[in-house]
Amino acid sequence: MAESAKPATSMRSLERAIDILEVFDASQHALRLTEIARRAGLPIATTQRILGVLEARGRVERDANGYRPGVGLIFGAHAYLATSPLLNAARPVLQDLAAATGLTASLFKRIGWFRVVLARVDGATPLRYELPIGERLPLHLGAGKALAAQMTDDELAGFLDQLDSHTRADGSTVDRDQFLAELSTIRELGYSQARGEREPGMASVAAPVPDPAGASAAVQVTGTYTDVPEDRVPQLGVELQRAALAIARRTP
Amino acid sequence: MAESAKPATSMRSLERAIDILEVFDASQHALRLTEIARRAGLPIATTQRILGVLEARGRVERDANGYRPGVGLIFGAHAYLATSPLLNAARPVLQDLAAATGLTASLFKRIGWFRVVLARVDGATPLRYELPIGERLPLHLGAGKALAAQMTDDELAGFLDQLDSHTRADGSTVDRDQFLAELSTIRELGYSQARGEREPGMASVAAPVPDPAGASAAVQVTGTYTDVPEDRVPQLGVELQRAALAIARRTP
DNA sequence: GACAACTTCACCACTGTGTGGAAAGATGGG
DNA sequence: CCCATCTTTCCACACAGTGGTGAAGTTGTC
Repeated sequence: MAESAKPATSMRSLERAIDILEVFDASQHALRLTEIARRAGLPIATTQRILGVLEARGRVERDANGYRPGVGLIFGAHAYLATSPLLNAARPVLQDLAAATGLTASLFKRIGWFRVVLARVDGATPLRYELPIGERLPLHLGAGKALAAQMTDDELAGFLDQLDSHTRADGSTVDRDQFLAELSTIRELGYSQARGEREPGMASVAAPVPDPAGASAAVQVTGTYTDVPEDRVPQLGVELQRAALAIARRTP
Repeated sequence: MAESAKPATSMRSLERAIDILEVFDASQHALRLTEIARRAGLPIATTQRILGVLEARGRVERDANGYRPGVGLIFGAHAYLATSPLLNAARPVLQDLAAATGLTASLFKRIGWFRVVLARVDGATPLRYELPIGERLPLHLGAGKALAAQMTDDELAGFLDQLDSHTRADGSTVDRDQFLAELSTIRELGYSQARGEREPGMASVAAPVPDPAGASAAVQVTGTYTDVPEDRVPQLGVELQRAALAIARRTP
């Protein structure tokens, strides 16, 4: 847990409030005051004071079981989804992609060592499993590889170091060299593919959205093994690259 | 704009940061520093300092055009959606409702003088217009009436006072007495209905989710005029009440 | 190309806000 | 009923947050 720099602007109280909010981003159920304080690494009294404000402002809710994220958080996300140039550029492209392929098309963005689902348009057969917007998914499985392939060498090293195990949904494990080899294939081809890596029975093809400032987004189509037979992959790959390019073009 | 009390806990800087975030909740495009400061009613220097922190923490993004909401906001919303007892209770019920009626089922919650879309399950015919989660909709049109009908007299008075015009999507206007009469009908029947009030060509039926602490959520089904013929409404009304009750029962 | 208008940034001395230890109050298990 | 754990309230001090000011950067107009 090496603490990094605290460079330019600093505001302790705000910074701490965000720390507390981030505690909620992770866990699934209501948390007690003491627990939140512990996880955020803050004194209890301070934690409580901050939670009080957050609660008053609808950012946090509360019941007998403790504190939970509050409805107020919804608006920010909605505002982000509505104003993001990337998303506005991607939306029609995803529609087209879903219509043209009959598969479910999604847009991901890399955040730290994860990727996040930003948008999704269902194809002919809506997927059976949920994949709600905002979900955090790994970078080393499925469409994550399209993003991992775009990392700089330094980033990649850092990423691999914090990855403890690399096991796919089908139980197979991948070692570092295999993975690096795959990433370089992805860079060559311009798209990634996966079968049952993150979700058993599901296949996907993905392409990074080119971006001068280092690509951090990717488009993907997903479907069952039957929807995405092996021999359809190259064609889908090309279509995805076209889509990724279209998104990049339309992004201001 | 009567300022209310600022009782218990107060933390100026945090409070102000939230004010700034709320500025973004409203507007559609990137905002300049000066503009944000103006809207939040804060000194420029202070605004900038806060924005700096928010940006560093991914809550705000920035480009040549100014500041926009940041991706970081997504996680909070996701956490809320995942942990809200109301939502977890509602999800399966909405599924059933959509399956049983073939219509699109949604859950709303009242927040201030608005209602917010919390969840939506598409029916047989997915709706043509978007209604993304987090969207703020009026309380006096469509399914909003089911929520308005649950307000206390005081709340209702306050609500009507700040409502400047009451015009439906079809152009017809409603006066105060008409509206109050309709609300009391809704209370009697236990469900509300609307045709082309908020969205032309669309009809909906909605029922409030009972809650000891004053109902603030409602279930709804929507469809075209053809999907929801007049004579189907009473039956749907009953089904919605059942669904609303089921949600209330399942909510811890 | 020179001005004007606007926007953002860095500085810094003052002071009021946020801090957190400690003690009182709830809650609940055995 | 008592003890262990969690939550809330209190308060005096110190330092974090404040915001006026002016310089630096950007955009648009004539």
